[in-house]
Amino acid sequence: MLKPKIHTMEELSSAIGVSRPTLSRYFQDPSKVSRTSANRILSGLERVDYTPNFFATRMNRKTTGMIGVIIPYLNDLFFTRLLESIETAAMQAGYTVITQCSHADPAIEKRAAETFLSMNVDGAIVAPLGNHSDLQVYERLNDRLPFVLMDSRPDTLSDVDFVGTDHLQSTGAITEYMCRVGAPPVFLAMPRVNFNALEREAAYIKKMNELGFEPRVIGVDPIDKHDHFEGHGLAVLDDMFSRQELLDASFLCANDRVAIGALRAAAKHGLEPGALRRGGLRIAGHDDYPLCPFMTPTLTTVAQDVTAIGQAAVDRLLKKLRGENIDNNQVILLINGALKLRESA
Amino acid sequence: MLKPKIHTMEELSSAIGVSRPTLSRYFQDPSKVSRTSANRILSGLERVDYTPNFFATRMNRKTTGMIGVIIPYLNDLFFTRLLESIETAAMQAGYTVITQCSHADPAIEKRAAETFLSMNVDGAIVAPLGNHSDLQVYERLNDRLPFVLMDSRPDTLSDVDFVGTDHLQSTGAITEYMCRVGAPPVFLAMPRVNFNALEREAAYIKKMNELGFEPRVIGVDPIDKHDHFEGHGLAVLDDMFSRQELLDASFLCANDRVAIGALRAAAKHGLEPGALRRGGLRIAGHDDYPLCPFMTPTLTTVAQDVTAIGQAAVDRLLKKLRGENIDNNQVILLINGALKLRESA
DNA sequence: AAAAGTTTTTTACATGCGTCAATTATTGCT
DNA sequence: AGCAATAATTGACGCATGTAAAAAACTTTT
Repeated sequence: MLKPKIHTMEELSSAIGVSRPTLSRYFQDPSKVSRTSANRILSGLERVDYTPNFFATRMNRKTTGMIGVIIPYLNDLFFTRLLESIETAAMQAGYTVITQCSHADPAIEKRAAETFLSMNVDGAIVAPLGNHSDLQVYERLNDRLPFVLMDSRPDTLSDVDFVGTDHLQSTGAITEYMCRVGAPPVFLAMPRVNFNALEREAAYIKKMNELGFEPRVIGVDPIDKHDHFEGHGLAVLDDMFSRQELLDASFLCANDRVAIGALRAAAKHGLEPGALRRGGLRIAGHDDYPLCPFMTPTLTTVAQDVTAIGQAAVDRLLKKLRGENIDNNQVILLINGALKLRESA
Repeated sequence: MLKPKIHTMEELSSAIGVSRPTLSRYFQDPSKVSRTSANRILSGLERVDYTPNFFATRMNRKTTGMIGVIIPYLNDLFFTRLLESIETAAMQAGYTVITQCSHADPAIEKRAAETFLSMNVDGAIVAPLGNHSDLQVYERLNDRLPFVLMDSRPDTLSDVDFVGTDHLQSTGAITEYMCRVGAPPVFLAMPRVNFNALEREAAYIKKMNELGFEPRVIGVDPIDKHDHFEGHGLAVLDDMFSRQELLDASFLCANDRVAIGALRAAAKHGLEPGALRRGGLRIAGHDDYPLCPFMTPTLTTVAQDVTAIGQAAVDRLLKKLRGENIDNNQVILLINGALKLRESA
């Protein structure tokens, strides 16, 4: 890099003969400056190496152009897909996304929220940690910022906007499907890492009752808080199959990662789950994890519309931070899931 | 939140009767202030709501305490695991990690690098995009900052530190293993998204030659730049098996995600890859993707030591930014992979 | 060519906090 | 109690930019 480094706008100003305030306006929006000035600046920037200081600009602007996003896990393709759709939507709207991962730790989540506040982000989107998370963190963000909760909803929070999947619909749909084409499913719960775990369980029970079947839930050890879903599914069903129980049952797993573990347990015991073999073992999941089509057998599931959720969360946030939030009501946006019928159920 | 909001240190100073510079020192390091002052501040902070402004602090400190990380994909558990180990290591050292994902776009990668520069991050770690990425970006970062490249290495860059897996060793080891317990493997390449793709291919060929076997590579369409690895593995082998070719071959896939697609292709054609059935189809991968133990059959692979790589990258970066970089030589740290023998090969 | 309108520059102040030299308070010692 | 030594605090200045108002330069219109 041969260009001389210039550190401040002041220097740049005297280097290319354009006043500093004009430069300031140029860097915020080139169209706010006359054609001639813009050209002079542009050609000047080709001779020197200068970038406005990120912090100095952000400190003084009334709007930082940044939105903060907190997700609980990074090692989960569901959340990374969600993140991607948020980043895409935000980028299109001209916003920069700052991502923080709470690593399933309420303390980290709280710190991340404080960081966002101290950065004056224009708004924040959070996928909550779960039932061991500190709801005051969300309330505080909601009080101070345009704020949207995503994916999983603590039902005790009354004034917070939310975007997520309609689990009553999605879990209901797959429950109904399973009942229709085979034995009524047993629900294989997942570690209660978030509120969705309970919502799906409740949705399953409700649908089963509606259809006149007896719901049956294989619960989880409440101590078991870790997020190793596949391991959980494998361990529970391995144990079950070893005792020769439920060898030809239908399983609806609380999510696909649990289902992947379940598939493994089946294979380990020489069982071949599948929709095609009526009367035999069946396994289905929830989410449409990207690997579902590559499992053996391919995994039947309900897709969460990740793109729509991310897009809607950003849309709602933008509406709020642009002051278009005319009616100050809480908005809860529930998006339908779509059945993905494959081989396993 | 009942506590009154306080925006500046100045206000806080007059609110709790401690001078502003003292407050400044307290927030940087509470131990830099006398016991009595610390207590007074602490009790004061319980009565009001104040957080130092992120930008103002960062702007003035000579060191920002932040390190920037760029990864090419978010939808890949390998990179998220890497990220996690970096975050852990950095957090322990008291640094904040700012993550940016380039989404496989050189322009975004470049912009992310510029952002880091304008933020005065103390250092940067980058996992390169691949052979269509702009090497000048890395050179520029390396000139301006403590900088470490990670995971995949452009061999034309001569003065840039690197931490990654020793593919000659890792790929060599699994090639050797496969030759030892069965038919010499065919190499199923992956889309050439990064330099590792070529390194592994070269390592395979080298080892095969060493062992006196004829290497055979199933290449990729050079146009095919997308990152849908599973789909690639599935498509290529599905096609192959449909033509009744290589039905009982040994496949070494360039990474696990390709291998997962390969497993699916095998299952689709009623084939059962496995180490136990000598003489039959075998499939192995590379990386130890977290889902390997849950595939059917479980996937034999070579694990990249993600934790060690992340830790080493951070260690090296810290050494550089602390000025302990006594010998100014380029450091290339290659970490061994470990065979994970499972069912599939 | 003068008036009116537009854009740019200048000037001056603001932002929130880091930092250092100078000052003040505290402690230890006799 | 008095003094020196040490620790803590404070005042004043700096950082890189945003922003508003007033002055100056340039364009367009008549």
